[in-house]
This record gives sequence, C-alpha cells and structure tokens, in this order.
Amino acid sequence: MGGKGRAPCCDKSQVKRGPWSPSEDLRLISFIQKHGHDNWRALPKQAGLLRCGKSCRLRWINYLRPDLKRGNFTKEEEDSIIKLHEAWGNKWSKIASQFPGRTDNEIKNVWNTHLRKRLVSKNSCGDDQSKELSSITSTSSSSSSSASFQRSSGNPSEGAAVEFEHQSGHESTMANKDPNEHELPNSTTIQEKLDQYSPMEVTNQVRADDAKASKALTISSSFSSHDSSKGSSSSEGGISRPGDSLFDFTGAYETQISDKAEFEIPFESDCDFWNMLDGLVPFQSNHEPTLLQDDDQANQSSNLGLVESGKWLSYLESELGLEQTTKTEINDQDFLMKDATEKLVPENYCDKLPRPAEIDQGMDRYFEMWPPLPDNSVI
DNA sequence: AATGATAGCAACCGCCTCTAT
DNA sequence: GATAGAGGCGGTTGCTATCAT
Repeated sequence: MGGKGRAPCCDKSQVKRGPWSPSEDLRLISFIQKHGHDNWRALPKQAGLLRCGKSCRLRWINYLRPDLKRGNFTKEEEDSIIKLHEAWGNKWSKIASQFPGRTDNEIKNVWNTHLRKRLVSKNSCGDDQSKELSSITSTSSSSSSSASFQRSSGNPSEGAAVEFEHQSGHESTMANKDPNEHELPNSTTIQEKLDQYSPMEVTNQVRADDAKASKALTISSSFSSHDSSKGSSSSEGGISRPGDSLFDFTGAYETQISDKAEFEIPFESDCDFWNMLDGLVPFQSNHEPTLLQDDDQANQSSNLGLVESGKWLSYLESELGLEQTTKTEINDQDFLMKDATEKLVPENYCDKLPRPAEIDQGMDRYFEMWPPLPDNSVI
C-alpha cells in the first residue's frame, strides 16, 4: 500500500499556492472543457497552470464544476446532513453523494460551522435527538433542490446507511461522478462563470492586496455565502445579478446550453484575455510597477486613460482582439506555456471599472466573435 | 474609530485506496 | 503478490469578514 514515505505529488516550491485567480480558474475550466481531466497530475502543465494537480482537481471539484449547486443549504438539506452524519459519521464524500451539486468539502464545512453546533446546543438544552430526527423525517423527502435526492431518505429509524448505500467500490464526491466525465456541460457554463466575475462586485468587495483580492473575488463574485447574515458583501454596493450564484446551474444549465451552445470559449485564446480577467480585480494594487515590463504592459498602462474616460467597451474590445483578426492566430503553445499567474494589467486598473452591462456586452461579443475550434483531443 | 474575538470557508496536507504493471 | 503512481478522502490550517466591546 502506498502512503508513508511517498514522494510528494509535486514540488511545492515550484507551484503556486493560495487562492485561485480568475484567469487560473478560466484556464482550468476551458482546458477541462476541451480536454477533460484524464490525468490531474499532468493537467496543470498542459493547461499552463503553475498549480499542483491536486489543487486543480480540488478547485474543479469544489468550485468550478458546472453542475455545482451553490448558495445556502436549505433546512431540508441541513436536516438530511445531520441525519446522514448520524448514520455514516464523517464520511463526507458519501454524504455529499446524496446531494447533487454539493461537495464533500462544502458539507464538511457546513457541518463544522453550523450543524454540529446546532446539535450540541440542542442537546445541551436537554433536547434529545429524537426531536431533531423527527423534524428531519418530515422534511427530508422534499428537498428544495432542483435535483432532489437520488434516493428517498426513507425511514430514519431503519438505518440510512442501508437506505443510501452505494454500490460497492469508491464513493464518489458527485452523485454520479464518472471518471471519464468529459461530457462537460457546455460552453455556456463558462459564459456564466465569466458573468460572475463581475468586476463591479469585485470592486465593492476588494480592497486589499493580491491575495485578499483573489480571495474576495472568489467569495463575493461567485457564490452567495452560506450565511446570509455574514456572507458576501457583493450586495452591499447595490449590485446584484440574477442568479447570483455562479454555479447555480443545477437543473438549469441544460436549457441554457441551447442558447449559446455554439459559442465555445477557445481554449487557446488570447493571453491578454486571461490577463485582463485578472485585471478585473485589483490584483496589482500592491504590486510594484515593475510588473509592467514589456511594451504590451506599457501600452495597457497607457490605456488606462481610456478606461478612465468611460470608453471601457472599446477598450475591452481592443483587449479581446475583437478589432483585429490577427489576435485569433495565437496558437496553443503560446497559451499553454504562458504563466497564468502572470499579470499584465496595470495597477489600480480596477479602480476604474466600467458598468457591469458593458462588461457583459463585451463578454457576449467575445463569445460571438470566437468561433468554436476543432476539438483537439490531444495537446 | 480602533481593537480583539469569533465565524465562515477555501485551500492545503498527509494518508488511504484503487489500479496498472 | 509486490510495487508504484494517481486519485480520493478527511482533517486541519490560514485568511477574511463580521461582530462585540
């Protein structure tokens, strides 16, 4: 058996760690959408990511998968988690398998932060669990989730471990995880994700250094926090978007596919695009200007004036190469070998962010202008 | 307004399990 | 059957936002 004494999966000194940037996310998404994820260890290199394969896998499974259901857990879900935890213990992946769109990590966090305390407090108040379980029984069969439990929760007194038992073998994090899940939903999902990187939300959210910005972006632009009382501040600025949860695709994305299925974000797209996405948040707020080293960067810096004058759409078009066909000629290798973490966007770029609608228009045009590419299954 | 405490959650770490050779 | 590699899982950490004082 493996385990002890094994070599680490990667050289920790050679990989980027910490919060994921938007460009990294999009690289990962687009890569997996196009090529799948047969080999997590090799994926980062192929995708041009300076990340550990495990980190990529985790990021994908927990946050980027298009079938994730984000947002608050319903009372029914929470009750069912309690019930299942009672039956299975800390078998988070097993529990998560009963909640389509939920991840083991998410459930684990919910348990550790909410449910355990709830149970403890109930017990400490002299309330026995039978009361709790009785309420669970009455509600768990009708989750508000668009995709209800795969199996009926049944009678809690009869042992959920049997009732929910999976087929032998690996439990999977996803309810129907397929090791060859290359049937990634669609390109629209990427559009959705791009939409969610609404820079205005980020602007309202982010005020610190790179790491903070990245973290804040991840939280505020993508997800509605579990705890609405403490959660994302993305609404503080009065900017909210329909379907605020980036990953709230459950049951919905299939219909969305038809709308824009012909638009596929090209995996080998313009590097500037990725950098621009990073630039939608003030990642560079604390960076030294020396980051702007080459002509392109200098040009972008000079373009800040356009942004300032409100000509964002034009700027975006320019940056996306929508004005020139030559930018579409960038090849795979250019993209693959480009460090996703590299920043080309000027400092304080995002302090001058445009209105979201303009972003959306720009993104829409981006997707319209980029035709689907042949499916190159091998890099 | 400033500061410390607490809550929430994304990400990492190390071990385990499975599979291929 | 032994071994190595990769994926997966559960526990834990570290960072940020929010609350309380």
